[in-house]
Amino acid sequence: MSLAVYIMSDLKNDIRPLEASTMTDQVESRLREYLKRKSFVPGDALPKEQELADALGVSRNVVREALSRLRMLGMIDTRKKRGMVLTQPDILGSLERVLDPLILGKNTLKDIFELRLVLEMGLADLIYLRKTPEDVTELETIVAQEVNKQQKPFRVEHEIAFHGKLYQMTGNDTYMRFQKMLLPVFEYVLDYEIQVNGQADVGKVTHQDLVEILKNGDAEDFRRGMKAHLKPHFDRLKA
Amino acid sequence: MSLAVYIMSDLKNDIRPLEASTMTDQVESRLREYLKRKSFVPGDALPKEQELADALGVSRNVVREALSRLRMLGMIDTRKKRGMVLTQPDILGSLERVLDPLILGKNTLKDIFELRLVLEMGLADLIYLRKTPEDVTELETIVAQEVNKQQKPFRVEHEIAFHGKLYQMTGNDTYMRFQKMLLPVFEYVLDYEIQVNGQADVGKVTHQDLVEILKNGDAEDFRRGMKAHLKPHFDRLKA
DNA sequence: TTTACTAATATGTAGTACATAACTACTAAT
DNA sequence: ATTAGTAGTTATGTACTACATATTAGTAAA
Repeated sequence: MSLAVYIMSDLKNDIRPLEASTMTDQVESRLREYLKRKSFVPGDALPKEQELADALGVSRNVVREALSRLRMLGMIDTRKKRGMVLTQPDILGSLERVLDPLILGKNTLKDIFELRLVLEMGLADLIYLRKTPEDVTELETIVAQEVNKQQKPFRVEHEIAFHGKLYQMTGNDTYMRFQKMLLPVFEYVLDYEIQVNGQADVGKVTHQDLVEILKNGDAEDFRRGMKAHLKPHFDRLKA
Repeated sequence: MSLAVYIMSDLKNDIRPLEASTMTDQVESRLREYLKRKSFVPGDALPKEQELADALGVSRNVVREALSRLRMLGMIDTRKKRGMVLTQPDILGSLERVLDPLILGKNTLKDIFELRLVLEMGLADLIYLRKTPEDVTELETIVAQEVNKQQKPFRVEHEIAFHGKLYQMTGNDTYMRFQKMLLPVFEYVLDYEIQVNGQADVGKVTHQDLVEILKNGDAEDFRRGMKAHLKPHFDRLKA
């Protein structure tokens, strides 16, 4: 019996069950293809639901389910009577929906944790390309407020404030939003690790030090500083 | 008249039209909330559509549209008769759907271009944490095949092969897939830039050089090398 | 030209109906 | 005891109909 179970689960990994694509899936794909081929620009009106249904040879129901998906992704916008119009999809909006620590698998969580470290390490070049004196001043203000507030809730708050400002300094909105989305996942993994391994360590290089580097050092110095700042996290990966 | 138009567009920025959330939107949100609160684990069966519809006080149609969205995101899996089961969402699957250079705005494309550069620069630490001699050997093979193939199609192919292998060496699947998804966008922006500014430059540090660094240098050396390798792209950002 | 009213219509939602895949339980056969 | 076959059950997938409502377009009035 246990052998049978083993074979079962083994099979499941080797050949995964083929997903019978439903009409809705196909219609979604067709619509996407159609939008691309017709090279619609944002604002253009799409055919009405019934016309699409007729053209595709399916019920309006199916078309609506497919459209509902595209609408969720922000690819189309529907207003009564006027029809649907193509819009700029919000690429991160869809990510936001699934990036919930509670429903993500352990492996994915770990991957995302690492991904954020990578993003943090790659920050330097963009920052040095675009930082302004005002940015640095603002960072100093943030750091100044950190003193004497090492307790848990404040700690996290300041982490977010400081690193959030760094992302903002890159001048890259997508990057900034992406990083901020990753934060809850990051925290989640961190909390978990702390629970298992004891207290969270802090790198030798502080926020204060990083600001100093920003004022006097170059991009490479900053990256080295960031590496040291994140060292406890990198060390965790080795284990 | 032009004043009216101005006021209009000004208004649109100040107070954006409140999106009348449809039943489907609300149901989607409720379902998501429900899944979280009940802390379902992958494999658990969900109530049947009609039950959900009754409980929510809406038609099965609405429930199905909402479920269709979650299904697209890979959050649930439906099989006839058995009902629906919660599954691990594929966080990148949804991104893949909207990451089409043709429908993304110019700003977003630029953001993604930069994001990829950032990711490439952050590669070093993970690689040095996990690279094996076999990986390096494989990279050498890839580089060896590059000689005398500088024409366009081959060039791109080898870029993908080389950098793809680097991502793989990080041992981070999410990272790898993410990078690969960004590739088409990257290429698109590149092609566009080339069309405007003339030929694409190549950094002084070649793939060959990077492999050498992998063999003899440390993570910092590698990052410096990568920076030099990507220099033309970073220079473009300055302009 | 602007405002007010009217008609037309595409979407949003509800409801019914049914084919089919997939599960269960049972029986028969090896 | 396992496999194979059979029949019954049922939840999903799909189609069709119907209608309320928001929004547009057209028309009349100021």
